Amino acid sequence: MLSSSIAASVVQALAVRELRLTANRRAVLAALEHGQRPLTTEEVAVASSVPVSTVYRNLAELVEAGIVARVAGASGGDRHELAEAFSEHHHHHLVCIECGIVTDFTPSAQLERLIEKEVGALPDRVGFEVTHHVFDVRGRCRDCTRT
Amino acid sequence: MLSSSIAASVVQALAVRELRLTANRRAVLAALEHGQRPLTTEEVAVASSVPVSTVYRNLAELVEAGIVARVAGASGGDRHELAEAFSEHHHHHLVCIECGIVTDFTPSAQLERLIEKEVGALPDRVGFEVTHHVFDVRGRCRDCTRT
DNA sequence: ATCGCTTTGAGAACGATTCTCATTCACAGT
DNA sequence: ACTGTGAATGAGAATCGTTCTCAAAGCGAT
Ligand SMILES: [Mn+2]
Ligand SMILES: [Mn+2]
Ligand SMILES: [Zn+2]
Ligand SMILES: [Zn+2]
Repeated sequence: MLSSSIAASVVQALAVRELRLTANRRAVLAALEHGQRPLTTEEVAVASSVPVSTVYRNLAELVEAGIVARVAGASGGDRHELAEAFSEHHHHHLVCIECGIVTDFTPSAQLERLIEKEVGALPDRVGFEVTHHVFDVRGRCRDCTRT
Repeated sequence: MLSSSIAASVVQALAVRELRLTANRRAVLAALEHGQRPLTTEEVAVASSVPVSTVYRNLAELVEAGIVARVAGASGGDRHELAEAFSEHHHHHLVCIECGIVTDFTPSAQLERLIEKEVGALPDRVGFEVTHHVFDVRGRCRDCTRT
């Protein structure tokens, strides 16, 4: 079940693109809201009971609308989570290069500030129009370490 | 043509895995050395005139041997560049979400230091064994901005 | 030259993602 | 409630990047 607090703002964001909040999209978003990690398309399909082709289409639209964020996993397909405006605060990821699992991680405020500052200078410096930054840490998760 | 300075250390790194520096591998590495951006597998195949299946196999082996680094692009296949030990210093990437092009970018030493410090604390903090970090900036490149 | 191992390359196989299109649905009038 | 219009759906085909297969060729040591 998609929490109603989110639903309100989601409807708005969808409306801009003339998209509707259908039962399928509700189910997809609910899956992302309740999954505690970024999910693969397949995982979303299973968790939401929405046909795969529709999940692909919907996730693409939701990403386009800024409601869902694509997270680059280690392999085996992209993962997805609710965009920051619709869920948690800003955060980054620990990506396990062994099992592919992605978990959240929040760096210090100091690091974020410095990143913001540095990234903010890019447009003037090299003419690159920044939409966001990705700061992922890659390695082996606790589980994959003890083997 | 692969510069001889690199060739020396490459041979060593290959030897560890009992791999040889063949003409094909030379061509693949030369393509990466002279391309000024991370290249897709297809681009490497074209630039090196090595058959696609061999390029895939070789790139995988070279990545495994730590000679080549895989760079996550925006879409349309992974990209590759010479690993830092065999080319430039440590750096990061500007990824264009429109055309997929990836260009290098070096943040301030201060930012790198802070990242190192923060990343270095992760093993003790959450049991995550770090191999490396990814700090990519995403957005639109200069070319894709003026449209 | 010969042996034992690595490498090669064309194509088949595969898995993830996108496309197609006939059908169904949602919402805004009326 | 009824209707019209465009959005959404879903099953399967098509596509695309990548991996696999295997017979032929290459390399280095003896
Ligand atoms: Mn996350
Ligand atoms: Mn680079
Ligand atoms: Zn793991
Ligand atoms: Zn671009």
